[in-house]
Amino acid sequence: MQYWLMKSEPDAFGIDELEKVGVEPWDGVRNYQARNMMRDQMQIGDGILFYHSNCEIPGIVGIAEVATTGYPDTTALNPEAKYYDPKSDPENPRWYKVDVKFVRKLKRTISLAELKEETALTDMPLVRKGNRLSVMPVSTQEWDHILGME
DNA sequence: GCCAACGTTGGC
DNA sequence: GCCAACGTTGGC
Repeated sequence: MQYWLMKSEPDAFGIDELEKVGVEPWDGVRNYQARNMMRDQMQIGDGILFYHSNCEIPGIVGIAEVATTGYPDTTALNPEAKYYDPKSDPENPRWYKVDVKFVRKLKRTISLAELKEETALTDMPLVRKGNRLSVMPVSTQEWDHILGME
């Protein structure tokens, strides 16, 4: 059992959409570090902090959980798809995804600004300058600390 | 909209 | 294998 944080732009897919659909394939990730975590490490039932990026108040807005282990992201093979990758080979898929299941919304947004002020969280890649990872591991201590701020 | 930081690409 | 150029992310 592991914890994760996953970023999404609410304009593209936010916590409200996830609540509506219940389960959503987390496709379109085109970053090797993030892919490796989804393909190799994520287990069904792992907890996810759902983070809104690129919006008015960036921050953690909800909780989800991993609903499948990693499987090939076939949007990479579809020339019509937004995240089509001509270099991905159907025989040896380059990109992977997991399905993500809605658990609950937080009572309030825990903003990035607040998270940055927490000395307990300074090791999180999220609060470091220039970090661009869209999927990152969260320690049990960090998970508990963050939910304690709700 | 700006721009710093970063990952990826491709020439050499 | 280096590294400059480029595209993207994402906070502000």
